[in-house]
Amino acid sequence: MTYDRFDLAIMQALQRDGRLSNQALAERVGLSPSACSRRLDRLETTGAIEGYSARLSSQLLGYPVTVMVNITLAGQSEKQLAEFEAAVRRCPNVLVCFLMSGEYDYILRVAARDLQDFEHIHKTALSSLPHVAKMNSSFALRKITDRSATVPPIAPGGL
Amino acid sequence: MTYDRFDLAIMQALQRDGRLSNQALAERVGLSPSACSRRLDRLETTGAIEGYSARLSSQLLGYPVTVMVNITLAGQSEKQLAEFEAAVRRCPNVLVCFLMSGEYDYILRVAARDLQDFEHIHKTALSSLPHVAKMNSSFALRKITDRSATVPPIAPGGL
DNA sequence: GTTCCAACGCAAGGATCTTGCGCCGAGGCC
DNA sequence: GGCCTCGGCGCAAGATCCTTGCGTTGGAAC
Repeated sequence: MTYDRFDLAIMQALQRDGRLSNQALAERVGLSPSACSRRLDRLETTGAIEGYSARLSSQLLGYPVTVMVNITLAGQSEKQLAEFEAAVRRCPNVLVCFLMSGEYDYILRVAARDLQDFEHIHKTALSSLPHVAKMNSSFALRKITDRSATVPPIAPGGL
Repeated sequence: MTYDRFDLAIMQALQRDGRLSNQALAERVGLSPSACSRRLDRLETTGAIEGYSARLSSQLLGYPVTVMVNITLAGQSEKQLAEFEAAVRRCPNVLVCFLMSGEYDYILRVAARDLQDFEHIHKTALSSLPHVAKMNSSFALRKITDRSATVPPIAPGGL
């Protein structure tokens, strides 16, 4: 599947404002509403657009503390990984989790109400995740940027 | 500002599907469309909902490689931090960046087309960011979960 | 008991979405 | 070169959806 400059413009616009009306979107990318609607359909069907999310304020929702937690398991059998990952998915405080190469097996981004809440999560949820052998936490002091993907550069006359 | 169970339900629903029509949203949370629309207005105005984003497939857009990069600067004066952060914000391959406590000053999440592309970013964009003294990269092997926030638990009869 | 106010639902006017249709232009094939 | 095919465009209309005004209601404060 290949994306021309209209597709890329649509995705870029919707990444910035996912609730743009089809009409406003069409105007912005330079298409008629019908053509724009059909392209959007196609982008969603093919999976280029996986979905849409509201960006919620962790601050205002009462989770101002962001912690990055590195975790190493006792063993790396696929069974142990799968059990750990299933448990992680069930924990609402874990916003992000990747299996990693390098010194630690996983990196997690955890949202907490305050330090005491994090201590509680640390003890209750994280340490008791299956097979955890080593943990290392760092606190986020300031958010610089936080996007979910990058759109390839749009060549002006492009394809 | 305080959020009752309707507000929380609205935010939860829109985090899952940010393009839900107001009507579908109203139905799901158990309100009339007008009441729902007014609450949504309020959530956006007060900042609880900061905006909406399409979730784009980094895979399909040609950036299948995710790398976590830890960076320490030569010094931590506010001026050095500000210059570094301004440069980071201008780099489209840097999806996420936090100023951190602990061993490293910053953690970055970088999207790359492939290993060669990352090497290029590493050399060209990252190493040449102002004041960088130490860098450490780990590759993501698998994404377990990737949300942007967590909604407080909704007490069934709650406020 | 009364008052007040925030928030609800209903209804309607206006905006918006989507599907059918005809058309155009690029590319493939004689 | 000429023709054919087909993907993709814009236009138009029926259906859907959003929002604002209005009357009402329920709970809290006095």
